[in-house]
Amino acid sequence: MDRTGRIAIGRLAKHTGTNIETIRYYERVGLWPAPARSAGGYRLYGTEHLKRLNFIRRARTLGFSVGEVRTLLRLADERKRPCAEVRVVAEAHLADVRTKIADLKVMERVLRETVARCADGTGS
Amino acid sequence: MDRTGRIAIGRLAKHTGTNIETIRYYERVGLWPAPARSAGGYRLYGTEHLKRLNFIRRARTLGFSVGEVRTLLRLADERKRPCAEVRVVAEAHLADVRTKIADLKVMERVLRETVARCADGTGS
DNA sequence: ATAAACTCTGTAGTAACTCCAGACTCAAGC
DNA sequence: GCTTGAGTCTGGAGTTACTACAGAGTTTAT
Repeated sequence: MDRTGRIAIGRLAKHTGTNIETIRYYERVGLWPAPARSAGGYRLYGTEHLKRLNFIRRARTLGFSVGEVRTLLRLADERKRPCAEVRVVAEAHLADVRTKIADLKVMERVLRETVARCADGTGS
Repeated sequence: MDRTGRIAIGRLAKHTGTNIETIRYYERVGLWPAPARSAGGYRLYGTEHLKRLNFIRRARTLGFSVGEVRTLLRLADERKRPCAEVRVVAEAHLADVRTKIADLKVMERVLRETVARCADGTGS
């Protein structure tokens, strides 16, 4: 790291629980812009990168594809862009997200019941 | 299909919105048992397969790995098995599911706001 | 200044599908 | 019963999203 508060890739990886190679992979496929480099060629990241990477990782573990994450990020970036268009995309994702929440709630209930059934020593 | 109510792989694929090759893939990796076959070697599925496949697909789109789906299915199957053990697994998945729900709710709020911001014609 | 720790690029491997070729099966019509 | 066209079979190659590794260069601590 240097005194401007920027950190190297290893630190970013640790802070976000992400693999170093995954971070470089996201850069290669254009999920986020290439960061600044040190004199020797090391990538240097700031807090904006940290937030963006956390968002990407969360979206990925929630089952969104890299392509979907890309459009979600664009939604967040284009805060002053063609509104009607943005709305259509946002609405589609909103429906998707709501379906996922509903499905997860069902799964939660089943798991909760499984735990409860086993909590008291009655089961076997 | 035959009069026993069993259906071939194409019908199962259509009913569940799953690729035929994906269904065969799940069999190959042991996510579910090989089904009965017709005299000529066609796979024949029943309603129990349909339910199981729907569960698998839902879990997969929710971001669970094939390995995780396997343990979730085992949880459902072993209704009279070593209880303490089952409970530990169920509790771990329960925590995981709750985290996912929380993350999705945040995402839902952001998307809802995006849609609302664009719903009235105020944004450009 | 020199070792230890870190990062670089490029390539290869893995997981979970997805697609395709060439052969076989099945249901329907004649 | 024969044909025909749609459906299915197996085996293998291709894709997506990582993940691991090799060999070389960079940074940092002593």
